[in-house]
Amino acid sequence: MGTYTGDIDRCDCHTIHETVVNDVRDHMPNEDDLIDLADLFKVFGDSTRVKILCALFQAEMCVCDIAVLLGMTKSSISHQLRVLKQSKLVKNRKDGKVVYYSLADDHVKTIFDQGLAHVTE
Amino acid sequence: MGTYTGDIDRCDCHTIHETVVNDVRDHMPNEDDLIDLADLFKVFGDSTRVKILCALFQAEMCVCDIAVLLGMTKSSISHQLRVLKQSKLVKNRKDGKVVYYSLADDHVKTIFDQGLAHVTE
DNA sequence: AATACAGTTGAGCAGTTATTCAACTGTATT
DNA sequence: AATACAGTTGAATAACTGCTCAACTGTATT
Repeated sequence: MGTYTGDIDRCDCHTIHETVVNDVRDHMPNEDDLIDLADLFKVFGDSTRVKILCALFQAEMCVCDIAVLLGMTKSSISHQLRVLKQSKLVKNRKDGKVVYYSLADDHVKTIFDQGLAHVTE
Repeated sequence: MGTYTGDIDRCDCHTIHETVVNDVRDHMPNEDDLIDLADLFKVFGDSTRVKILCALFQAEMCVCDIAVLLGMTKSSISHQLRVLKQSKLVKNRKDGKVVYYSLADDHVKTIFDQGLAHVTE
Protein backbone atom coordinates (compact mmCIF):
# COMPACT_ATOMS: atom_id res chain seq x y z
CA MET A 1 0.00 0.00 0.00
CA GLY A 2 1.55 3.26 -1.15
CA THR A 3 1.34 6.81 0.07
CA TYR A 4 -1.73 8.88 -0.74
CA THR A 5 -4.04 5.84 -0.71
CA GLY A 6 -5.77 5.43 2.66
CA ASP A 7 -7.70 2.33 3.69
CA ILE A 8 -10.90 4.31 3.52
CA ASP A 9 -11.42 6.28 0.37
CA ARG A 10 -12.85 9.53 1.68
CA CYS A 11 -13.12 11.03 -1.78
CA ASP A 12 -16.72 11.68 -2.91
CA CYS A 13 -16.14 11.87 -6.65
CA HIS A 14 -14.65 10.08 -9.63
CA THR A 15 -11.26 10.58 -11.18
CA ILE A 16 -11.58 12.85 -14.17
CA HIS A 17 -8.05 12.82 -15.54
CA GLU A 18 -6.68 9.43 -14.53
CA THR A 19 -3.29 9.68 -16.22
CA VAL A 20 -2.64 13.11 -14.71
CA VAL A 21 -3.52 11.90 -11.22
CA ASN A 22 -1.35 8.78 -11.52
CA ASP A 23 1.54 10.75 -12.94
CA VAL A 24 1.38 13.36 -10.19
CA ARG A 25 1.04 10.68 -7.50
CA ASP A 26 4.14 8.89 -8.74
CA HIS A 27 6.22 12.05 -8.41
CA MET A 28 4.89 13.42 -5.11
CA PRO A 29 7.45 13.79 -2.29
CA ASN A 30 7.18 11.38 0.63
CA GLU A 31 4.00 12.10 2.60
CA ASP A 32 5.79 12.13 5.98
CA ASP A 33 8.23 14.72 4.66
CA LEU A 34 5.35 16.93 3.56
CA ILE A 35 3.80 16.65 7.03
CA ASP A 36 7.15 17.65 8.55
CA LEU A 37 7.35 20.52 6.08
CA ALA A 38 3.91 21.77 7.09
CA ASP A 39 4.92 21.49 10.77
CA LEU A 40 8.03 23.57 10.07
CA PHE A 41 5.97 26.26 8.36
CA LYS A 42 3.48 26.11 11.23
CA VAL A 43 6.29 27.19 13.58
CA PHE A 44 7.09 30.06 11.19
CA GLY A 45 3.40 30.96 10.98
CA ASP A 46 3.30 33.22 14.04
CA SER A 47 4.46 36.83 13.98
CA THR A 48 6.01 36.69 17.45
CA ARG A 49 8.18 33.71 16.51
CA VAL A 50 9.08 35.33 13.18
CA LYS A 51 10.21 38.48 14.99
CA ILE A 52 12.24 36.48 17.50
CA LEU A 53 14.02 34.58 14.73
CA CYS A 54 14.70 37.78 12.77
CA ALA A 55 16.21 39.32 15.90
CA LEU A 56 18.41 36.27 16.44
CA PHE A 57 19.62 36.52 12.83
CA GLN A 58 21.55 39.56 14.03
CA ALA A 59 22.73 38.68 17.50
CA GLU A 60 22.57 36.29 20.41
CA MET A 61 20.04 37.69 22.90
CA CYS A 62 18.66 36.94 26.35
CA VAL A 63 14.96 36.61 27.17
CA CYS A 64 14.73 40.11 28.66
CA ASP A 65 16.36 41.69 25.64
CA ILE A 66 13.87 40.05 23.31
CA ALA A 67 10.97 40.98 25.60
CA VAL A 68 12.08 44.63 25.59
CA LEU A 69 12.64 44.64 21.83
CA LEU A 70 9.18 43.26 21.08
CA GLY A 71 7.35 44.97 23.96
CA MET A 72 6.06 41.69 25.37
CA THR A 73 6.28 39.82 28.66
CA LYS A 74 9.15 37.52 29.58
CA SER A 75 6.62 34.72 29.98
CA SER A 76 5.21 34.91 26.47
CA ILE A 77 8.70 35.15 24.98
CA SER A 78 9.85 32.20 27.06
CA HIS A 79 6.89 30.13 25.90
CA GLN A 80 7.69 30.86 22.25
CA LEU A 81 11.39 30.21 22.70
CA ARG A 82 10.42 26.81 24.06
CA VAL A 83 8.52 26.08 20.84
CA LEU A 84 11.48 27.23 18.74
CA LYS A 85 13.88 25.11 20.78
CA GLN A 86 11.69 22.01 20.49
CA SER A 87 11.78 22.50 16.73
CA LYS A 88 15.58 22.71 16.96
CA LEU A 89 15.56 26.20 15.45
CA VAL A 90 17.27 27.92 18.38
CA LYS A 91 19.74 26.85 21.04
CA ASN A 92 20.68 28.45 24.37
CA ARG A 93 23.46 28.81 26.88
CA LYS A 94 23.31 29.91 30.50
CA ASP A 95 25.56 32.49 32.15
CA GLY A 96 24.63 33.16 35.77
CA LYS A 97 21.00 34.22 35.87
CA VAL A 98 20.90 35.06 32.20
CA VAL A 99 19.95 32.63 29.42
CA TYR A 100 21.23 33.55 25.97
CA TYR A 101 19.43 32.29 22.88
CA SER A 102 20.86 32.02 19.37
CA LEU A 103 20.09 30.44 16.02
CA ALA A 104 20.67 26.69 15.78
CA ASP A 105 20.37 26.54 12.01
CA ASP A 106 21.53 28.71 9.14
CA HIS A 107 18.90 27.26 6.83
CA VAL A 108 16.20 29.38 8.43
CA LYS A 109 17.56 32.70 7.18
CA THR A 110 17.55 31.45 3.59
CA ILE A 111 13.91 30.41 3.86
CA PHE A 112 12.97 33.73 5.48
CA ASP A 113 14.76 35.76 2.81
CA GLN A 114 12.87 33.88 0.11
CA GLY A 115 9.59 34.48 1.94
CA LEU A 116 10.33 38.17 2.52
CA ALA A 117 11.17 38.59 -1.15
CA HIS A 118 7.75 37.15 -1.92
CA VAL A 119 5.72 39.36 0.44
CA THR A 120 7.59 42.61 -0.31
CA GLU A 121 7.51 42.40 -4.07
CA MET B 1 7.25 56.63 16.84
CA GLY B 2 9.11 53.74 15.28
CA THR B 3 8.34 50.12 14.86
CA TYR B 4 8.70 47.76 17.82
CA THR B 5 7.74 50.44 20.37
CA GLY B 6 4.06 50.22 21.26
CA ASP B 7 2.18 52.92 23.15
CA ILE B 8 1.91 50.57 26.10
CA ASP B 9 5.11 48.92 27.18
CA ARG B 10 3.99 45.41 27.94
CA CYS B 11 7.46 44.25 28.87
CA ASP B 12 7.84 43.28 32.52
CA CYS B 13 11.62 43.57 32.83
CA HIS B 14 14.57 45.89 32.26
CA THR B 15 16.89 45.98 29.28
CA ILE B 16 20.02 44.05 30.06
CA HIS B 17 22.10 44.71 26.96
CA GLU B 18 20.97 48.11 25.76
CA THR B 19 23.36 48.52 22.84
CA VAL B 20 22.53 45.05 21.51
CA VAL B 21 18.79 45.74 21.67
CA ASN B 22 19.12 49.14 19.98
CA ASP B 23 21.38 47.73 17.30
CA VAL B 24 19.05 44.84 16.55
CA ARG B 25 16.02 47.14 16.52
CA ASP B 26 17.64 49.46 13.99
CA HIS B 27 18.21 46.60 11.58
CA MET B 28 14.93 44.70 11.96
CA PRO B 29 12.81 44.39 8.82
CA ASN B 30 9.60 46.38 8.66
CA GLU B 31 7.10 45.03 11.18
CA ASP B 32 4.22 44.87 8.68
CA ASP B 33 6.38 42.80 6.35
CA LEU B 34 7.12 40.35 9.15
CA ILE B 35 3.40 40.03 9.87
CA ASP B 36 2.80 39.35 6.18
CA LEU B 37 5.63 36.81 6.25
CA ALA B 38 4.06 35.01 9.21
CA ASP B 39 0.70 35.02 7.39
CA LEU B 40 2.35 33.47 4.33
CA PHE B 41 3.93 30.72 6.43
CA LYS B 42 0.57 30.21 8.17
CA VAL B 43 -0.91 29.29 4.79
CA PHE B 44 1.96 26.83 4.25
CA GLY B 45 1.47 25.44 7.76
CA ASP B 46 -1.17 22.87 6.89
CA SER B 47 -0.36 19.49 5.38
CA THR B 48 -3.40 19.48 3.10
CA ARG B 49 -2.43 22.81 1.55
CA VAL B 50 1.20 21.70 1.27
CA LYS B 51 0.13 18.57 -0.60
CA ILE B 52 -2.13 20.55 -2.91
CA LEU B 53 0.68 22.96 -3.78
CA CYS B 54 3.13 20.10 -4.33
CA ALA B 55 0.65 18.49 -6.69
CA LEU B 56 0.20 21.74 -8.61
CA PHE B 57 4.00 22.04 -8.96
CA GLN B 58 3.64 19.18 -11.44
CA ALA B 59 0.42 19.82 -13.29
CA GLU B 60 -2.74 21.85 -13.54
CA MET B 61 -5.51 19.85 -11.83
CA CYS B 62 -9.25 20.05 -11.22
CA VAL B 63 -10.87 19.79 -7.79
CA CYS B 64 -11.90 16.17 -8.28
CA ASP B 65 -8.41 15.13 -9.37
CA ILE B 66 -6.93 16.65 -6.22
CA ALA B 67 -9.62 15.09 -4.05
CA VAL B 68 -8.90 11.65 -5.54
CA LEU B 69 -5.14 12.12 -5.20
CA LEU B 70 -5.36 13.07 -1.53
CA GLY B 71 -8.30 10.82 -0.62
CA MET B 72 -10.39 13.72 0.65
CA THR B 73 -13.77 15.25 -0.09
CA LYS B 74 -14.35 17.81 -2.82
CA SER B 75 -15.65 20.16 -0.14
CA SER B 76 -12.52 20.16 1.99
CA ILE B 77 -10.30 20.58 -1.07
CA SER B 78 -12.48 23.42 -2.33
CA HIS B 79 -12.26 25.15 1.05
CA GLN B 80 -8.46 24.94 1.03
CA LEU B 81 -8.20 26.05 -2.60
CA ARG B 82 -10.17 29.12 -1.60
CA VAL B 83 -7.56 29.92 1.07
CA LEU B 84 -4.75 29.41 -1.43
CA LYS B 85 -6.49 31.62 -3.99
CA GLN B 86 -7.11 34.41 -1.48
CA SER B 87 -3.38 34.32 -0.73
CA LYS B 88 -2.74 34.63 -4.48
CA LEU B 89 -0.82 31.36 -4.51
CA VAL B 90 -3.06 29.58 -7.04
CA LYS B 91 -5.23 30.70 -9.91
CA ASN B 92 -8.03 28.90 -11.76
CA ARG B 93 -9.82 28.66 -15.08
CA LYS B 94 -13.19 27.19 -15.87
CA ASP B 95 -13.97 24.78 -18.71
CA GLY B 96 -17.57 23.63 -18.72
CA LYS B 97 -18.32 22.07 -15.35
CA VAL B 98 -14.67 21.61 -14.51
CA VAL B 99 -12.51 24.17 -12.68
CA TYR B 100 -8.77 23.80 -13.22
CA TYR B 101 -6.33 25.10 -10.62
CA SER B 102 -2.67 25.94 -11.17
CA LEU B 103 0.19 27.76 -9.47
CA ALA B 104 0.03 31.55 -9.57
CA ASP B 105 3.59 32.06 -8.39
CA ASP B 106 6.91 30.37 -9.08
CA HIS B 107 8.38 31.69 -5.83
CA VAL B 108 6.53 29.06 -3.83
CA LYS B 109 8.48 26.12 -5.21
CA THR B 110 11.77 27.73 -4.24
CA ILE B 111 10.58 28.23 -0.65
CA PHE B 112 9.25 24.65 -0.49
CA ASP B 113 12.50 23.20 -1.83
CA GLN B 114 14.45 25.07 0.85
CA GLY B 115 12.05 23.84 3.51
CA LEU B 116 12.15 20.25 2.26
CA ALA B 117 15.95 20.33 2.27
CA HIS B 118 15.75 21.37 5.90
CA VAL B 119 13.32 18.65 7.05
CA THR B 120 14.89 15.81 5.06
CA GLU B 121 18.51 16.42 6.05
C1' DA C 1 -37.62 19.39 -18.66
C1' DA C 2 -35.34 16.25 -15.92
C1' DT C 3 -31.19 14.19 -14.42
C1' DA C 4 -26.28 14.00 -13.33
C1' DC C 5 -22.30 15.84 -11.67
C1' DA C 6 -18.33 19.42 -10.68
C1' DG C 7 -17.81 22.70 -7.57
C1' DT C 8 -19.06 26.22 -3.94
C1' DT C 9 -20.74 27.81 0.36
C1' DG C 10 -22.08 28.52 5.31
C1' DA C 11 -22.99 26.67 9.79
C1' DG C 12 -21.42 23.73 13.32
C1' DC C 13 -18.05 21.05 15.86
C1' DA C 14 -13.78 19.48 17.74
C1' DG C 15 -9.17 20.31 18.22
C1' DT C 16 -5.47 23.54 18.51
C1' DT C 17 -2.97 27.71 20.04
C1' DA C 18 -1.07 32.36 21.84
C1' DT C 19 -1.28 35.10 25.66
C1' DT C 20 -2.12 36.04 30.54
C1' DC C 21 -1.66 35.15 35.30
C1' DA C 22 0.31 33.35 39.38
C1' DA C 23 3.47 30.49 41.40
C1' DC C 24 7.76 28.69 41.17
C1' DT C 25 13.33 27.68 40.51
C1' DG C 26 17.88 29.19 40.53
C1' DT C 27 21.59 32.46 40.81
C1' DA C 28 23.71 36.66 42.51
C1' DT C 29 23.91 40.42 45.81
C1' DT C 30 23.72 42.62 50.33
C1' DA D 1 19.65 34.56 55.55
C1' DA D 2 17.09 37.70 53.07
C1' DT D 3 16.27 40.14 48.91
C1' DA D 4 16.22 40.88 43.93
C1' DC D 5 15.73 39.42 39.53
C1' DA D 6 16.14 36.30 35.11
C1' DG D 7 13.71 32.78 33.54
C1' DT D 8 10.42 28.75 33.54
C1' DT D 9 6.14 26.47 34.04
C1' DG D 10 1.18 25.02 34.13
C1' DA D 11 -3.56 26.17 34.13
C1' DA D 12 -7.05 28.94 32.18
C1' DT D 13 -9.13 31.68 28.67
C1' DA D 14 -10.24 33.44 24.17
C1' DA D 15 -9.55 33.18 19.45
C1' DC D 16 -8.78 30.60 15.57
C1' DT D 17 -8.91 26.60 12.24
C1' DG D 18 -9.80 22.34 9.38
C1' DC D 19 -13.17 19.08 8.37
C1' DT D 20 -18.00 17.55 7.91
C1' DC D 21 -22.55 17.98 6.51
C1' DA D 22 -26.29 19.63 3.91
C1' DA D 23 -27.92 22.69 0.72
C1' DC D 24 -27.01 25.13 -3.14
C1' DT D 25 -25.28 26.96 -8.25
C1' DG D 26 -24.17 26.11 -12.84
C1' DT D 27 -23.23 23.34 -16.83
C1' DA D 28 -23.84 19.32 -19.75
C1' DT D 29 -26.50 15.28 -21.12
C1' DT D 30 -30.57 12.56 -22.16
